[in-house]
Amino acid sequence: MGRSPCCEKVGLKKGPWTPEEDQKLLAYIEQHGHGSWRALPLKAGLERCGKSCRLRWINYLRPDIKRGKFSLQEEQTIIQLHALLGNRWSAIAIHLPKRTDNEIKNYWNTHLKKRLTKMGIDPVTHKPKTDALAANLSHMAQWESARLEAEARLVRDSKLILPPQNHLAAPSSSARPQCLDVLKAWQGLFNFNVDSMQSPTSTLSFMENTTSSSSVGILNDNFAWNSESGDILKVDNDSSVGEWKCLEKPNQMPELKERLDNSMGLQEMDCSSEGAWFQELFGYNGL
DNA sequence: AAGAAGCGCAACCGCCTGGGT
DNA sequence: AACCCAGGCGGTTGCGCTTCT
Repeated sequence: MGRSPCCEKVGLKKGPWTPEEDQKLLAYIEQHGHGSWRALPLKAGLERCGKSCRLRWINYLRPDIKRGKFSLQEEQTIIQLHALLGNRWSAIAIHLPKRTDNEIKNYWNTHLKKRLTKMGIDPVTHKPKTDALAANLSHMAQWESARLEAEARLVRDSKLILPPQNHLAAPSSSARPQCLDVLKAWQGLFNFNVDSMQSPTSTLSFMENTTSSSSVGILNDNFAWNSESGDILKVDNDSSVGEWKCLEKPNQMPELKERLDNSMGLQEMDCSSEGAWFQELFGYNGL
Protein backbone atom coordinates (compact mmCIF):
# COMPACT_ATOMS: atom_id res chain seq x y z
CA MET A 1 0.00 0.00 0.00
CA GLY A 2 1.77 3.08 -1.19
CA ARG A 3 1.40 6.61 -0.03
CA SER A 4 -0.98 8.86 -1.86
CA PRO A 5 0.71 11.12 -4.40
CA CYS A 6 1.64 14.53 -3.04
CA CYS A 7 -0.14 16.15 -6.01
CA GLU A 8 -3.57 14.82 -5.07
CA LYS A 9 -4.30 17.94 -3.11
CA VAL A 10 -7.16 19.75 -4.80
CA GLY A 11 -6.18 22.74 -6.88
CA LEU A 12 -2.57 21.83 -7.57
CA LYS A 13 -1.68 22.32 -11.17
CA LYS A 14 -0.32 19.57 -13.40
CA GLY A 15 0.99 19.41 -16.91
CA PRO A 16 3.40 21.63 -18.83
CA TRP A 17 5.05 24.48 -16.98
CA THR A 18 4.45 28.04 -18.12
CA PRO A 19 7.29 30.56 -18.47
CA GLU A 20 5.83 32.45 -15.49
CA GLU A 21 6.00 29.35 -13.30
CA ASP A 22 9.54 28.67 -14.45
CA GLN A 23 10.51 32.22 -13.55
CA LYS A 24 8.98 31.93 -10.09
CA LEU A 25 10.75 28.66 -9.38
CA LEU A 26 14.05 29.86 -10.76
CA ALA A 27 13.94 33.12 -8.85
CA TYR A 28 13.05 31.41 -5.60
CA ILE A 29 15.78 28.79 -5.80
CA GLU A 30 18.41 31.28 -6.88
CA GLN A 31 17.59 33.39 -3.85
CA HIS A 32 16.86 30.78 -1.20
CA GLY A 33 17.96 27.42 -2.49
CA HIS A 34 15.34 24.72 -2.79
CA GLY A 35 15.36 23.63 0.86
CA SER A 36 12.38 21.39 1.51
CA TRP A 37 10.76 20.61 -1.82
CA ARG A 38 7.45 19.97 -0.14
CA ALA A 39 7.43 23.42 1.41
CA LEU A 40 8.84 25.20 -1.63
CA PRO A 41 5.69 25.66 -3.76
CA LEU A 42 3.91 27.63 -1.07
CA LYS A 43 6.92 29.83 -0.39
CA ALA A 44 7.56 30.38 -4.10
CA GLY A 45 3.94 31.12 -4.87
CA LEU A 46 3.47 28.09 -7.08
CA GLU A 47 0.37 25.94 -7.28
CA ARG A 48 2.41 22.82 -7.87
CA CYS A 49 3.43 19.93 -5.71
CA GLY A 50 6.98 19.74 -4.42
CA LYS A 51 7.76 16.75 -6.58
CA SER A 52 6.74 18.59 -9.71
CA CYS A 53 8.95 21.55 -8.73
CA ARG A 54 11.87 19.28 -8.04
CA LEU A 55 11.51 17.53 -11.39
CA ARG A 56 11.19 20.79 -13.26
CA TRP A 57 14.32 22.13 -11.61
CA ILE A 58 16.43 19.00 -12.02
CA ASN A 59 15.42 18.20 -15.58
CA TYR A 60 14.99 21.63 -17.08
CA LEU A 61 15.75 24.77 -15.09
CA ARG A 62 19.03 23.85 -13.42
CA PRO A 63 21.69 26.16 -14.87
CA ASP A 64 24.30 23.47 -15.42
CA ILE A 65 22.29 21.44 -17.90
CA LYS A 66 23.57 20.81 -21.38
CA ARG A 67 20.80 20.47 -23.92
CA GLY A 68 20.79 19.36 -27.49
CA LYS A 69 22.28 16.53 -29.45
CA PHE A 70 24.36 13.92 -27.68
CA SER A 71 27.95 13.74 -28.85
CA LEU A 72 29.49 10.57 -30.18
CA GLN A 73 31.52 10.21 -27.02
CA GLU A 74 28.43 10.66 -24.87
CA GLU A 75 26.63 7.98 -26.87
CA GLN A 76 29.53 5.58 -26.43
CA THR A 77 29.69 6.29 -22.73
CA ILE A 78 25.98 5.61 -22.34
CA ILE A 79 26.25 2.32 -24.18
CA GLN A 80 29.24 1.22 -22.15
CA LEU A 81 27.72 2.23 -18.86
CA HIS A 82 24.41 0.62 -19.74
CA ALA A 83 26.24 -2.63 -20.43
CA LEU A 84 27.75 -2.32 -16.98
CA LEU A 85 24.94 -0.81 -14.96
CA GLY A 86 21.72 -1.61 -16.76
CA ASN A 87 18.85 0.84 -16.42
CA ARG A 88 20.44 2.69 -13.53
CA TRP A 89 20.01 6.04 -15.20
CA SER A 90 21.03 8.18 -12.27
CA ALA A 91 24.26 6.22 -11.93
CA ILE A 92 24.90 6.62 -15.63
CA ALA A 93 24.13 10.34 -15.45
CA ILE A 94 26.89 10.82 -12.86
CA HIS A 95 29.40 10.08 -15.61
CA LEU A 96 27.82 12.40 -18.17
CA PRO A 97 28.33 15.94 -16.86
CA LYS A 98 25.43 18.30 -17.46
CA ARG A 99 23.09 15.54 -18.65
CA THR A 100 20.10 14.49 -16.58
CA ASP A 101 19.07 10.94 -15.89
CA ASN A 102 15.73 11.65 -17.55
CA GLU A 103 17.40 12.90 -20.70
CA ILE A 104 19.71 9.90 -20.85
CA LYS A 105 16.81 7.55 -20.26
CA ASN A 106 14.82 9.19 -23.04
CA TYR A 107 17.78 9.12 -25.38
CA TRP A 108 18.40 5.46 -24.69
CA ASN A 109 14.77 4.51 -25.22
CA THR A 110 14.26 6.55 -28.37
CA HIS A 111 17.63 6.24 -30.08
CA LEU A 112 20.26 3.90 -28.75
CA LYS A 113 18.01 0.97 -27.93
CA LYS A 114 16.60 1.00 -31.43
CA ARG A 115 20.02 1.23 -33.02
CA LEU A 116 21.35 -1.72 -31.06
CA THR A 117 18.24 -3.73 -31.87
CA LYS A 118 18.63 -2.86 -35.52
CA MET A 119 22.21 -4.11 -35.37
CA GLY A 120 21.00 -7.40 -33.95
CA ILE A 121 22.31 -6.65 -30.48
CA ASP A 122 20.06 -7.25 -27.52
CA PRO A 123 19.83 -3.86 -25.77
CA VAL A 124 19.30 -5.55 -22.43
CA THR A 125 22.19 -8.00 -22.45
CA HIS A 126 24.35 -6.21 -25.03
CA LYS A 127 24.93 -9.53 -26.72
CA PRO A 128 24.28 -10.39 -30.36
CA LYS A 129 20.81 -11.82 -30.75
CA THR A 130 21.78 -14.26 -33.51
CA ASP A 131 23.92 -17.28 -32.88
CA ALA A 132 26.26 -16.33 -35.68
CA LEU A 133 29.00 -16.03 -33.11
CA ALA A 134 28.16 -19.31 -31.47
CA ALA A 135 31.64 -20.59 -32.19
CA ASN A 136 33.03 -17.89 -29.97
CA LEU A 137 30.63 -18.38 -27.10
CA SER A 138 33.27 -19.62 -24.72
CA HIS A 139 35.12 -16.37 -25.07
CA MET A 140 31.89 -14.45 -24.77
CA ALA A 141 31.15 -16.34 -21.59
CA GLN A 142 34.53 -15.40 -20.25
CA TRP A 143 33.78 -11.80 -21.02
CA GLU A 144 30.32 -11.99 -19.48
CA SER A 145 31.77 -13.53 -16.36
CA ALA A 146 34.21 -10.66 -16.07
CA ARG A 147 31.47 -8.17 -16.71
CA LEU A 148 29.19 -9.63 -14.06
CA GLU A 149 31.98 -9.70 -11.54
CA ALA A 150 32.76 -6.08 -12.27
CA GLU A 151 29.11 -5.16 -12.01
CA ALA A 152 28.81 -6.91 -8.67
CA ARG A 153 31.83 -5.04 -7.47
CA LEU A 154 30.38 -1.79 -8.77
CA VAL A 155 27.21 -2.35 -6.83
CA ARG A 156 29.18 -3.24 -3.76
CA ASP A 157 31.46 -0.25 -4.06
CA SER A 158 28.76 2.22 -4.96
CA LYS A 159 26.88 1.40 -1.78
CA LEU A 160 29.94 2.47 0.14
CA ILE A 161 31.23 5.29 -1.97
CA LEU A 162 28.49 7.13 -3.85
CA PRO A 163 28.25 10.69 -2.55
CA PRO A 164 24.93 12.34 -1.79
CA GLN A 165 23.40 13.99 -4.83
CA ASN A 166 23.53 17.73 -5.03
CA HIS A 167 21.23 18.98 -7.72
CA LEU A 168 22.31 22.58 -7.44
CA ALA A 169 25.55 21.82 -9.16
CA ALA A 170 27.03 19.12 -11.33
CA PRO A 171 29.17 16.70 -9.37
CA SER A 172 32.75 17.83 -9.33
CA SER A 173 35.39 15.48 -10.62
CA SER A 174 36.75 15.10 -7.12
CA ALA A 175 33.34 13.95 -5.91
CA ARG A 176 33.09 11.23 -8.51
CA PRO A 177 32.63 7.76 -7.12
CA GLN A 178 35.30 5.19 -7.68
CA CYS A 179 33.05 3.24 -9.99
CA LEU A 180 34.07 5.71 -12.67
CA ASP A 181 37.58 4.42 -12.19
CA VAL A 182 36.34 0.98 -13.04
CA LEU A 183 34.94 2.33 -16.27
CA LYS A 184 38.14 4.14 -17.07
CA ALA A 185 40.11 1.01 -16.39
CA TRP A 186 37.69 -0.89 -18.54
CA GLN A 187 38.38 1.51 -21.34
CA GLY A 188 42.10 1.05 -20.95
CA LEU A 189 42.64 4.59 -19.79
CA PHE A 190 44.65 3.60 -16.77
CA ASN A 191 48.25 3.17 -17.71
CA PHE A 192 50.56 0.80 -16.03
CA ASN A 193 54.25 0.30 -16.04
CA VAL A 194 54.24 -2.44 -18.64
CA ASP A 195 57.92 -3.20 -18.18
CA SER A 196 57.09 -4.56 -14.78
CA MET A 197 54.77 -7.08 -16.39
CA GLN A 198 57.58 -9.00 -18.02
CA SER A 199 57.95 -11.07 -14.93
CA PRO A 200 54.83 -13.18 -14.26
CA THR A 201 54.80 -12.28 -10.61
CA SER A 202 55.91 -8.70 -10.84
CA THR A 203 53.87 -5.92 -9.32
CA LEU A 204 51.80 -3.58 -11.44
CA SER A 205 51.98 -0.12 -9.99
CA PHE A 206 48.73 1.73 -10.34
CA MET A 207 49.66 4.89 -12.21
CA GLU A 208 46.89 7.01 -13.63
CA ASN A 209 47.72 9.30 -16.54
CA THR A 210 51.33 8.30 -16.86
CA THR A 211 53.12 8.32 -20.17
CA SER A 212 53.52 4.58 -20.21
CA SER A 213 53.62 3.07 -23.66
CA SER A 214 50.85 0.58 -23.12
CA SER A 215 47.37 0.59 -21.62
CA VAL A 216 46.03 -2.08 -19.35
CA GLY A 217 42.50 -2.13 -18.04
CA ILE A 218 41.63 -4.00 -14.90
CA LEU A 219 38.49 -5.93 -15.81
CA ASN A 220 37.82 -7.30 -12.35
CA ASP A 221 39.62 -8.71 -9.36
CA ASN A 222 40.98 -11.56 -11.43
CA PHE A 223 41.65 -10.31 -14.93
CA ALA A 224 43.20 -7.36 -16.71
CA TRP A 225 43.24 -6.57 -20.38
CA ASN A 226 46.00 -5.04 -22.45
CA SER A 227 44.10 -3.02 -25.00
CA GLU A 228 47.03 -2.84 -27.39
CA SER A 229 48.16 -6.44 -27.50
CA GLY A 230 44.83 -8.01 -26.73
CA ASP A 231 46.38 -9.98 -23.88
CA ILE A 232 44.18 -11.12 -21.08
CA LEU A 233 46.20 -11.17 -17.90
CA LYS A 234 45.33 -13.05 -14.79
CA VAL A 235 46.04 -10.74 -11.91
CA ASP A 236 45.79 -10.74 -8.17
CA ASN A 237 44.25 -7.61 -6.74
CA ASP A 238 45.33 -6.94 -3.23
CA SER A 239 43.08 -4.02 -2.56
CA SER A 240 44.55 -3.50 0.89
CA VAL A 241 47.74 -2.20 -0.67
CA GLY A 242 46.17 -0.81 -3.86
CA GLU A 243 48.12 -2.76 -6.41
CA TRP A 244 47.74 -5.61 -8.84
CA LYS A 245 50.12 -8.49 -9.29
CA CYS A 246 50.43 -10.11 -12.69
CA LEU A 247 50.27 -13.83 -12.07
CA GLU A 248 50.30 -15.19 -15.58
CA LYS A 249 50.00 -14.10 -19.15
CA PRO A 250 47.79 -16.50 -21.08
CA ASN A 251 47.97 -17.04 -24.79
CA GLN A 252 47.36 -13.95 -26.79
CA MET A 253 43.81 -13.52 -27.93
CA PRO A 254 44.13 -11.06 -30.80
CA GLU A 255 40.55 -11.57 -31.86
CA LEU A 256 39.20 -10.72 -28.45
CA LYS A 257 39.51 -6.98 -28.70
CA GLU A 258 37.52 -6.91 -31.92
CA ARG A 259 34.81 -9.09 -30.46
CA LEU A 260 34.57 -7.00 -27.34
CA ASP A 261 34.50 -3.85 -29.42
CA ASN A 262 31.70 -5.15 -31.58
CA SER A 263 29.49 -6.73 -28.99
CA MET A 264 30.18 -5.09 -25.69
CA GLY A 265 31.11 -1.53 -26.47
CA LEU A 266 34.57 -1.92 -25.02
CA GLN A 267 36.07 0.42 -27.58
CA GLU A 268 38.65 3.05 -26.87
CA MET A 269 37.43 6.52 -25.97
CA ASP A 270 39.50 7.88 -28.85
CA CYS A 271 36.64 7.98 -31.31
CA SER A 272 38.73 8.92 -34.30
CA SER A 273 40.57 5.63 -34.20
CA GLU A 274 37.43 3.62 -33.76
CA GLY A 275 35.33 5.01 -36.56
CA ALA A 276 34.96 1.56 -38.04
CA TRP A 277 33.42 0.27 -34.85
CA PHE A 278 30.91 3.06 -34.81
CA GLN A 279 30.24 2.76 -38.50
CA GLU A 280 29.52 -0.93 -38.11
CA LEU A 281 27.36 -0.55 -35.05
CA PHE A 282 25.39 2.51 -35.97
CA GLY A 283 25.56 2.62 -39.74
CA TYR A 284 27.21 6.00 -39.92
CA ASN A 285 30.46 7.43 -38.75
CA GLY A 286 28.97 9.73 -36.19
CA LEU A 287 29.79 12.91 -38.04
C1' DA B 1 -4.09 19.37 -48.42
C1' DA B 2 -5.37 16.43 -44.85
C1' DG B 3 -5.33 12.63 -41.93
C1' DA B 4 -2.37 8.90 -40.00
C1' DA B 5 1.62 7.34 -38.05
C1' DG B 6 5.87 8.01 -35.86
C1' DC B 7 8.95 10.44 -32.93
C1' DG B 8 10.90 13.11 -29.08
C1' DC B 9 10.68 14.49 -24.67
C1' DA B 10 8.61 16.77 -20.58
C1' DA B 11 6.10 15.35 -16.95
C1' DC B 12 3.64 12.17 -14.01
C1' DC B 13 3.10 7.93 -11.19
C1' DG B 14 4.09 4.82 -7.78
C1' DC B 15 7.56 2.31 -5.42
C1' DC B 16 11.85 2.34 -2.74
C1' DT B 17 15.26 4.11 0.50
C1' DG B 18 17.16 6.30 4.30
C1' DG B 19 16.88 9.55 8.02
C1' DG B 20 14.36 11.12 11.93
C1' DT B 21 11.44 10.20 15.84
C1' DA C 1 11.54 -1.96 16.32
C1' DA C 2 8.10 0.41 14.06
C1' DC C 3 6.40 4.11 11.86
C1' DC C 4 6.38 8.47 9.15
C1' DC C 5 8.00 11.34 5.71
C1' DA C 6 10.81 13.63 2.03
C1' DG C 7 13.54 12.78 -1.57
C1' DG C 8 15.11 9.84 -5.25
C1' DC C 9 14.47 6.72 -8.89
C1' DG C 10 12.87 4.10 -13.05
C1' DG C 11 8.86 3.09 -15.82
C1' DT C 12 5.35 5.01 -18.33
C1' DT C 13 2.23 8.33 -20.40
C1' DG C 14 0.59 11.85 -23.27
C1' DC C 15 1.08 15.81 -26.04
C1' DG C 16 3.03 18.55 -29.67
C1' DC C 17 5.67 18.37 -33.65
C1' DT C 18 7.32 16.16 -37.89
C1' DT C 19 7.13 12.96 -41.55
C1' DC C 20 4.68 9.89 -44.36
C1' DT C 21 0.91 8.34 -47.31
